[in-house]
Parts: sequence; C-alpha cells; structure tokens
Amino acid sequence: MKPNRKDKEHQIMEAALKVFNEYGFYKATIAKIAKEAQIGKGTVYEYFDSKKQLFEKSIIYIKEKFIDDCVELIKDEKEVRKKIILIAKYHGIFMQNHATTTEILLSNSALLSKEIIDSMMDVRESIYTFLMELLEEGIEKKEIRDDVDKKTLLLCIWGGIMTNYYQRMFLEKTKAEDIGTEDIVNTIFEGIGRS
Amino acid sequence: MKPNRKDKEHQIMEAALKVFNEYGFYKATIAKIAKEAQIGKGTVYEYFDSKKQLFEKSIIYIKEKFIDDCVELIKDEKEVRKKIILIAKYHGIFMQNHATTTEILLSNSALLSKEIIDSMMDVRESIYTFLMELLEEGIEKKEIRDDVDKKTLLLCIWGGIMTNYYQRMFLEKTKAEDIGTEDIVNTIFEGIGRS
Amino acid sequence: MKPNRKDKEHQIMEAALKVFNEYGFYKATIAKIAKEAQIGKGTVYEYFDSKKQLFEKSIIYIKEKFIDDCVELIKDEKEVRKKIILIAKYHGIFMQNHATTTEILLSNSALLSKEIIDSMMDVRESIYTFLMELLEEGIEKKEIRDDVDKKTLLLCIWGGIMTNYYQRMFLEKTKAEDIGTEDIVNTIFEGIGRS
Amino acid sequence: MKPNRKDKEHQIMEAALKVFNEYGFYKATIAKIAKEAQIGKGTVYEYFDSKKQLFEKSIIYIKEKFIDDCVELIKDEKEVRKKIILIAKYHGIFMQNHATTTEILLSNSALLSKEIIDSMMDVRESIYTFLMELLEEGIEKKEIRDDVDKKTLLLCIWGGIMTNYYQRMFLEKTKAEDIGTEDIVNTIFEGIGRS
DNA sequence: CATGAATGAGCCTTCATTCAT
DNA sequence: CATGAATGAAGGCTCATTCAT
Repeated sequence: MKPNRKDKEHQIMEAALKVFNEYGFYKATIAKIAKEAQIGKGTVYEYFDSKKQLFEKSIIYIKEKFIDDCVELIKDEKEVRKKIILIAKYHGIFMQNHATTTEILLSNSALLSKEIIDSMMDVRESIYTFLMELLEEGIEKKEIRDDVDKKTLLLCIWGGIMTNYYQRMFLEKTKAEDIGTEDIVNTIFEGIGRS
Repeated sequence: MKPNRKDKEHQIMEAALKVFNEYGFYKATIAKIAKEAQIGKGTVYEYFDSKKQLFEKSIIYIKEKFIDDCVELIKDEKEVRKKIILIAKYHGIFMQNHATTTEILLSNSALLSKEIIDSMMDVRESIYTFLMELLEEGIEKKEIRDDVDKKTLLLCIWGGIMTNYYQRMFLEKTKAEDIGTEDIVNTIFEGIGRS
Repeated sequence: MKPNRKDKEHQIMEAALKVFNEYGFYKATIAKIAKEAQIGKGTVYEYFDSKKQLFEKSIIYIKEKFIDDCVELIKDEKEVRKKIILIAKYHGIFMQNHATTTEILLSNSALLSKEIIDSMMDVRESIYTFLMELLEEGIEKKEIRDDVDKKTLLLCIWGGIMTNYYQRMFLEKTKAEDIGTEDIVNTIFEGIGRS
Repeated sequence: MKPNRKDKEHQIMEAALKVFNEYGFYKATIAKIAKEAQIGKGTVYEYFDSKKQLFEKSIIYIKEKFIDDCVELIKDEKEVRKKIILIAKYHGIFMQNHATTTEILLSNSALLSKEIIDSMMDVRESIYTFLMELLEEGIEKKEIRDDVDKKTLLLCIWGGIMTNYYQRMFLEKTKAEDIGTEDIVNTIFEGIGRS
C-alpha cells in the first residue's frame, strides 16, 4: 500500500506544525519544514500553494485533530463541568506538544500581521462552536447559569482556562500535568467573589 | 523650546507602535516606521539600536503608559470590583488604539519566535504585579475570596476579561464602548455555575 | 556532463577574485561578483556563507593554484637560483592577472581591518613554507649561504623580488615579461654592496 | 596663543592616523576619528573635504614626518650602510606606532580599491626619492655597487627590509627593537648566495 | 566657527518560490 | 512526481555627508 496524497500532506503538515511551533511563522522556513518532513523543498509546493496556505491548512488540520480528540475524550462523561476539566487538561497536554501553534488557535494572537490573524478567525470560530455546544448542554442540565449571555460565559470559561495554562506553562515553566485544572475550573464556576 | 531627545524617542515609539500594530513585528519595516514618524530611516537608529530593541522599548513604554493611566483612573474608586470594571473598560479603549501591541502585552502571544516571547515576559509580569495588588486589596476588603490560589484568581479575572474583549472587538468588530463590561466582570465574580 | 558543485564554486571564486582585484575587498559587492559570475546574488550564498568567507576561500584557492603551478614549473630545473628566477617570473605573470589579490597573498597588506589581516596569515605562511623548502635545497646544494638565519634570507629574497615587481608593474606600468628578473635575483644573490 | 588652523588640521590628522591604523580605511569612521580628536563630526569637514581627502592628507603628513625624522637621524652618520640600518630601525619603531598607515606608505598595498592605491603612489615616490639619494651617496662612496640598475638596487634594499620587518612584527609579533636589523641589512649588502 | 542630529544611498544577507532535470 | 539549485525582491543596518543652530 503506497502512501497516497493525503498521507504526504499530513506528513508535511506535521512537520510544518513542529517547525512553526519552534520558530514562529516568520522564522520558520520552507527549507526547515522540508528537512523536518524529510522531503525536498520543491515537494512542499506540490502539495501546498504557498507558505501561508501551508500554515493555514496546518492549523485547520490540528484544530480538527484537537476537536476530534476532545469529542472522543468526553463522550463517557456526563457532567459538563467535568467535561470542561477533561478538555482543559487535554488542552494543556496539547499545548505542550504544539505550543505556539495551539495558541494561535485557542488564545489571542499577537504580532501577526492582520492578514494572518484573519486566516485564524475561522479556526477559532469552530473551536468556539464546539465549546458552545458543551455550554448549552450545561445550561440545559442546569449546571450552568442561563441568565447571562452565552458567548460571555463561553469566553469567561475559555479565557480563564487558557490564561491560566498559558501563564503557568510558558512563563512559569510548569508542566501541563502539574497544573491544578480542577481549581481553575472550579474557580470559574463558583466565581472569584465572596458569596 | 526645541524638542529634546526623549520627545523624539516617544515620537518614534508612537510611530513604531502604530506600525507594529498594523503589520505585526515581522512585516513592520523600519522604513514604514520612519515614514510614519516623518523622519529618515537612519534617524531611527540614532535612538534605538535595532528593530528588536525598538519593539521592546515600545511595548515597555506603552505598558507604563497603560499602568499609569489605570492608577490615575481608579484612584477615587473604593470598590475593587468597580476598579476592575474601570480597568477593563479602559483596556478596551486602549486596545482599540493599540490593538495588536496591547495584546502582545496583555494577552497571550503566538507565532512569535521564542526570542521575542522572552522579551515580553517582564512586561507581562509588571502588568500582573499591578493587578495582583488590586486583587490583594479586594481580598483584604473581603470582596474577593481568599480560599483559592491568588495567581489562579488573577488569571481567571484577566483571562476572562481579555478573551471577551478580544473576541468582541477583533473578531466580532464590536466597538470597545459597546461591550458590556459589567456583565463580564459580574460573571467572573459570581461564577458561571448555577448556585 | 553537468557542472558539479566544485565547478560552480570555482566559477564564483574566479569572478570574486576578479572583482576583489578590481575594487578591493570593501568596494567589491556581492552584486558585482554575482554579475561577473553570471549568476544570481542569492546563488553566491548557496556556495559561500558570507562575503568574508568567499574572500578567504578565494585567496586560499588562488594560493594553491599558484603553488601547484610553481611546483610544476620548477620540477625540471636543478639550480635553485634558476628556480627562483622561474618563480619570480611566473609570479609576475600571475600578478598581472590577479593584481591586488595576488598581493594580498604575497606581499604586505595594508588598510585592511585586523580581522581580514588575520585571515591572511595562514595563506602567507604556506607560501613561505613552500619557498623555505626551496631555500633549504639551495643551502644543501651550497648555492645559498648557511651562516644567516634562514627566515631572514627567505624574506630578503622574497621582499626584494616582490617589491621590485610591485613597483615596476603597478607604479611604473611595466609589463611583467619586460621586467629583468635575472638582474633582480642576481642582485639579491650577490648583494648590493661592493665586494 | 590660540591654536590656529594648521594645529587643528594636525590634531585631526593625528587622530585619523590612529583610527585608520586601528581599523583600516573602510572600517574607520568619521565618527570615530572625530571622537579621537575630541571634536565634533562636522568639524572634520571644516578642515577636510571628504574622508578620502583626509586619508590622503594624513598619509602625506605622516610621510613628511617620517622623512624629516630620518634626515635628522642620519645626519651625523657617514657610512651609508649604517644610515640604512638607522632608517630601518626607525622605520620599525614607526611601524609599531603607525602600523597599517606606515605600510600603506612603504610597503605594498592590497585590498584597496584602485582609487585609493593611486592616491598613494605619489607618497611612495617621495619615499623612494629620499632613499634614492642615499643610495647614490653610497654608490659615490663606493659602498654600493654601480653595475646594476639603481632602482633595482633600491627596491631590493627596501623590499628586503620591509618584508623582514613586516613578517617579524605583524605575523610573528616580534617587537621592533628586538629585530636584528644589522643581520638583515648585512644580508642585503652581502647577498644571499655563497661567495 | 563648531556642532551633532538627521539623512538616505547602498550593501549584505535571507528565503519563498520557480523550474529544469 | 520529486528534487534542490537558482533566483531576486526585500529589509535591517551603517555611515559619509549636510545643515540648522
């Protein structure tokens, strides 16, 4: 069974993600990516039109992988809060392996030209769509309050988790598995104010 | 009264922030910055050693401006929750004017090479230090719970606010002044869970 | 038979020598060298890391060519004095074609930054090593006196020849083949003093 | 007595020689020279039209100083061979202090653009003119042979001395005063061949 | 006169992209 | 299909020179 076109595309995207991750978009070079993928530079252009397109397709690819993994991960869990904890944990592991790229997807971007930022919006939207379904399930199950704008809730959850992970992992060099996810998620659920 | 060295430095940094903002670090060119500042390319190098240094000094400059403004803004307000609302609102306005650059400071970065990311840590730390003082005041005044790790609380607050603003402003194109800051902050204080 | 990597390197170095020769190191530009070699500017960097490296490799290349040619030239000549005459003559021709560059190798340098001067020492040393062998042969054959420090002898021979050629060719515009090499070498052998 | 125009010119040229010496022509900057001369950059241009002119006037200045010093130094010496030894020794000291610049004058140049090389010819010529007078004196006094072209003799003497000094001082890091000038000059007078 | 801030031409170097093999 | 040699546009940075003060 010889590897088909899709396999090669994946192989290139995996390499690209690794290199984008290590160097960021601008300092990542096609040469480095090709070397990482153990193919020739020209071959990259057989599968992708440009560096920009390779980047975009790579983050879409990784996003889909992330969402698929999440769906699988939470399928046996009933409680929404616990699902969120599972996703947050998984996201931590994911970040550890995909660092920069993951952030591009899930957190706020910066230093990118508007052009690149635009190319990431759709990806963010689909993450949010996935999370929104979870949130609606939580509202339905009366785990989550229904008296506040849902998008606001979503962004409070996600922003709280993301920012905690980002700070802990990238700035304080804590390992993903050592982060107290439960505390974070509980804090977001229960609020920071004194009741 | 002829403009002195500091004035020119500020003039260049303002231009730099505008251009970094518009194009991101890598696509911003010294030529563009010089043109924006209405000076010659060489002049930039009379005041800054390199593009990297100009970037770093610019974000430190804007951060200090942001913190100074915040201090001024909240000095007559007693309640910490309201102080946070004021800061969140101001931050929205600030983002509107400094967009990308502000985020570099306040949100999560991405796509940057590790080198640049490192240069931003100190800046982030000083923002967090400022916010932490606020949070400790809130704990003392019994507005904020004291049974959870303070850093976690801080990151939940800030992440929630930032992510909401980011999404609303950059992705949904809402104007800063139209964002329901109170709802966001209240949600973070009261939690997203059903009590 | 397509040209291989070595051929291209040589092609670039030949062009580089021509341009360094014409303009000196600092005024020679990669653009000029590339144009001379009839290739793109970027191609130069496929074969050499930097302008400095290109310069260094070029002078090493030309030195080796010079020494190889000399070895070939003198192999059938028995008398050392005549070998030296042959080398001096060949050196004149060589200078005519490589002017500045040859001098960098064989004469005294000047106006170079210390960095560049350093990079030339090894090259000079290997020329001297080659000539020293000749000199030792001359001592053994009793053609050359053995009561004076050998390095001093070497430098008197070479300095006398070089300086004569330099003056004649570059300052008086005499053609290499019109220089009375025998007179020069004889003068050095016999001394300038009245016996 | 306020310093007049000539004094300031000399002050600048002294500084220029120091800097040209340290960095070579191309890496020497007007900024460095002005700083060394403890004046403003603009002031240099009050006295000299361009960097090139400053360089040329500086080497002419130093050459005249060198020749004047030599004339003074040898005025009480009768024997030409000893005069040459004195000059060679003084030249060594001079090189030590003016290194690169001296060489530009006295040895063979290299790596310079033709333009600069041309500007040095006159200077070299006047050194040779001075030495030629000495040589003619030697011929008259029957210290030096008269059966060989005088220019050839001159260049053999000077080339032998210069090359020895250059090698010893710059490549072998010997101090000027430790060089066996007598051996060198004797070798040139007596020849390198076995009599 | 003296100054040094301002300038922009110019150059080395990088790298996405192309294309002949 | 796969390759990687070749390319040239583009950008950071330097520095001789100018000129307003």
